[in-house]
Amino acid sequence: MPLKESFFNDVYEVASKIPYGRVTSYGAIAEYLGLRGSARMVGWAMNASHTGKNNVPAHRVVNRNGLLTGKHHFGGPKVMEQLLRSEGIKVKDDKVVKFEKLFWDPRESEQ
DNA sequence: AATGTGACATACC
DNA sequence: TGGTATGCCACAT
Repeated sequence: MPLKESFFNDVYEVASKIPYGRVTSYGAIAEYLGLRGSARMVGWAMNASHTGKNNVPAHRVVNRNGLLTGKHHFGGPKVMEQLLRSEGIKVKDDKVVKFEKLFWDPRESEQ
C-alpha cells in the first residue's frame, strides 16, 4: 500500500474535482479533509500547487466571501478573474457573482 | 525538536 | 469599516 500522500495531494484531488463553472471555498475543502477550521492549509496547498505537477484549478477556490483573495498568486491580479469569466463565472469587484449559487461542496462528489 | 510560515475564518475593538 | 488578534494545522528549514 502506498504511503500516506501529503495532504496537499488530497487538496489537489478535491480541487480538481470542482465542476466546470463552479467554485468552492478554502474552508469547505478544509472541512471536507477534516481540517475544518484550518482553511489556511488549503490556501497553502494552493500556493504549493504552482510548483510540481498538478492540474489544480485554483482559480475556482475562493475565500468564504467569494473574494478572489489569491488572485495575485496566479501570476497576475487579472488572471484569476479572467479564468473564472472564461468559465461563465461572473466576477465583480474581485468577488464571485452569485457565489452562493455557484458554490460547490466537495461532498457533492461523493453522493 | 523547535520555529516560522501561510491564497483562511472568526472574533473583537 | 477596517485593522488587530487568535486559532487552526501541515509543511519547510
